[in-house]
Amino acid sequence: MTSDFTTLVKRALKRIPKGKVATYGQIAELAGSPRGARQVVRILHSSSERDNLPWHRVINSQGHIALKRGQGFELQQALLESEDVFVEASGHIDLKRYQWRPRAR
DNA sequence: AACCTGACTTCGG
DNA sequence: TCCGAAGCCAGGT
Repeated sequence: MTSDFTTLVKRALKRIPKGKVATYGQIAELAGSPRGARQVVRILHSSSERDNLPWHRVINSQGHIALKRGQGFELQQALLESEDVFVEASGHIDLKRYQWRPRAR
């Protein structure tokens, strides 16, 4: 079956509900590799458009948008707010309120 | 096959 | 609390 890390990451990403966010590490963990956060980044770069992945719902463990101003930050912020996720001017997002808590299944 | 790189994470000073 | 260094792992060169 298709259970390689990359596939699992894509699946995890697609499970993130609208209006919620997840951290890179969280996605990696769901895909079975707790330390694979960097791979998640790689996958987003290589397949976010092709596979329609909700890349904007992924932020770093600090609860911040990982992109820099002028390099996607504004776009991600806009996409999130269009889903009713409040993003502070600093790029911080309240994880307590918006982090996706997937249920084990 | 070795080496480099990255939208990360964690730990120590 | 802030900053830098080290650890991590898969895909591209």
